[in-house]
Amino acid sequence: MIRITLPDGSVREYEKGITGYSIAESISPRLAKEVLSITVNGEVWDITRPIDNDAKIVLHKFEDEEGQHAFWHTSAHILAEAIEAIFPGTKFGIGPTIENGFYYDIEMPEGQSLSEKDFAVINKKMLELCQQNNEVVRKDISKEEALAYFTTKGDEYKLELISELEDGTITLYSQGNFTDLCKGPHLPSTGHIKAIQILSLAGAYWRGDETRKQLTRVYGISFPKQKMLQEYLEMIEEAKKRDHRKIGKELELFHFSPKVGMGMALWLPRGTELRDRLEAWLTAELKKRNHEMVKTPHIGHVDLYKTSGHYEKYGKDSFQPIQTPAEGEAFMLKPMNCPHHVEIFKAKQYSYRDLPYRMAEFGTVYRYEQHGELHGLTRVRSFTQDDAHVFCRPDQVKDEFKSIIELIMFVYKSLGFKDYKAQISLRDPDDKTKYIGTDENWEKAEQAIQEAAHEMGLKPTIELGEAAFYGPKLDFIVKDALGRNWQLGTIQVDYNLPERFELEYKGADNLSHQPIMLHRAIFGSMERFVAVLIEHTAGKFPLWLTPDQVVLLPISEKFNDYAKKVLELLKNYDIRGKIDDRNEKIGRKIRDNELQRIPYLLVLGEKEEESGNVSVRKQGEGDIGNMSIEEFANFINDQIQKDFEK
RNA sequence: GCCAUUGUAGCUCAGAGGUAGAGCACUUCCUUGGUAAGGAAGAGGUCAUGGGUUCAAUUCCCAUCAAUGGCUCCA
Repeated sequence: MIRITLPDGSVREYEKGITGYSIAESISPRLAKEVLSITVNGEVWDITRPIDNDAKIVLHKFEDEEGQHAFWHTSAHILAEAIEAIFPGTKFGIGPTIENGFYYDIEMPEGQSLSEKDFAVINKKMLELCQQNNEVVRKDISKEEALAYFTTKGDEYKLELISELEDGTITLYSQGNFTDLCKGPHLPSTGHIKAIQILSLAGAYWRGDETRKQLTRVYGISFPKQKMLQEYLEMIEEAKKRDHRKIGKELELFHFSPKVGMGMALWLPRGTELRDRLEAWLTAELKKRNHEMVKTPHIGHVDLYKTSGHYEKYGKDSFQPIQTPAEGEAFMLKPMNCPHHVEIFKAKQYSYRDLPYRMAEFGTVYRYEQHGELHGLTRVRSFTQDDAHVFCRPDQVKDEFKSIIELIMFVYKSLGFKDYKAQISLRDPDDKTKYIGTDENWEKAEQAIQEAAHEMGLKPTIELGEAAFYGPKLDFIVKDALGRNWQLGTIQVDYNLPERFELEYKGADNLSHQPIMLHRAIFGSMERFVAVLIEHTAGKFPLWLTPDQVVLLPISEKFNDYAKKVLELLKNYDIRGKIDDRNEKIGRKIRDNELQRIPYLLVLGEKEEESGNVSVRKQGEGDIGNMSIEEFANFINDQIQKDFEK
């Protein structure tokens, strides 16, 4: 008998050699039906693999990442099996799972290629293979046997992968007529997969190396229920509708012109309204939290970046320096704001009592992003960071961290991003040599970050070895309305710049000390944040932020004067809007303004003018009745209040 | 930067080796209309740019530029 410890701490005894499936069966038939993989002492296994020793286990369903992983991994094998059945001679690279689904890198037989026209037949074959409910069999073999198998098969990619594996046992997984090199885990049989579909094709280099052969990457997705696939496909459709590039054009927020240059957004008036309002709001919040606003130039002397170390690291991949005609000096478009802020800090002497010094700027920076990387507003060459640097003493790091976390959480909550994760990146404990700064300071900072995060109620994941060379960091990843993740905010500890720029303050001991610098951004960049906000809200911005809160629609020209009067009155209540006085019928005016996602439309005709009222329409809902102007104004301001409270 | 696909009016897109089309938007006129598209007329294009093939290229070929989807990168 062996002792199995369940996640709730309870212990059950089973025969030696019990499988995950049988354990699930002994708990409940329902669980047995849904269980996909099992974690045994921290390692994820197939549920058909016998357990021979005492173990702590966790059973995984499709709802868990580990369950999904097995599910999609097997799906990738099905994809390969289907492709091999339809295109014999296809060679296979790797077929891993990804955040949403899986892919397989393949090389089509000589002279053949895969196109979208082939999707239908492959999809059909995949479904057929699933319905056959073939058993997935795990087999341990020696390296020689594995090499022999794939040599016979003529799959040089698999051979390459195997040759790099350590000697010893290699695992193969087979289902139906397909056998693949794989460490698993997998589903017990293909019948769990009720819906499976190819999503797209792309080229990808073998092992991500551009000097090597380009393979065809086939992306797919699968689910245990047909309905889930339906929902997933609908989500993709919805995401397309919310694409910020599309909405940005429709709502006239921003524009790109190849004549200005790729990756450089032109902010149109309405987009500028939106962005200005965001900046003004955040500025007010920063001032409440004792930040000093600064402004710095868009270029900086090359020496500045030589001192900071960025020139050496990124110089050749940046926009190249601008030369002055007379003095022969070189200036760079600033790729970040920190060195400028450091120079502001250095402009005077500090006592320990002066710290922390919190300096903030909406600073526009320029980075030479690779051509193929540019994407709408989310990846551009010119962008404005909502940047701040806090210069503080070592004993202040934790409190400063906490107050930045508080601000970030406040900002996300205010803007309707209720779901976000935090991720802490620490040093690689096995290789401390690639980091600068003293061990003592690193330990203090890493501890301070973790304590600060926990004290603020965050449950951060920890990534070892992901820290920047100059310090540990905390990143915020927000989830939007469609469940997609966006990395926005970041807080980083930096020992590098204070050292390189020889920053100092006078301590109580009358000695010079080096301050610690915290870098942080909340939105990340205005460009990227506006893009995320557009996709999160589908262009229906919060009332306080939206460029026009209300548009007045006179029934005919006769009521234009009344509309002007109403608009003036609304302005007294800080409500902004405009009049649609086009020579169009009311139905047309409603339609056009609805499409512009104007939150409230006021229909103004004879009835309204006589009673001094407005007839109110809410975006997406329609007519919500008559109100006096004062009632409407209060209503709007209440709504704004509620936006912030929720 | 690499690979693939795409580039036709302000926008969305059709089209063909013989010199260009639709809808919306725009301008003017008619209409003054009560809760998601009123009517008519008009204007608007070096068919991304530069080469080549051809009697003839916007269409075929090559290069460049840009966009899109991936890959690699991201202070």
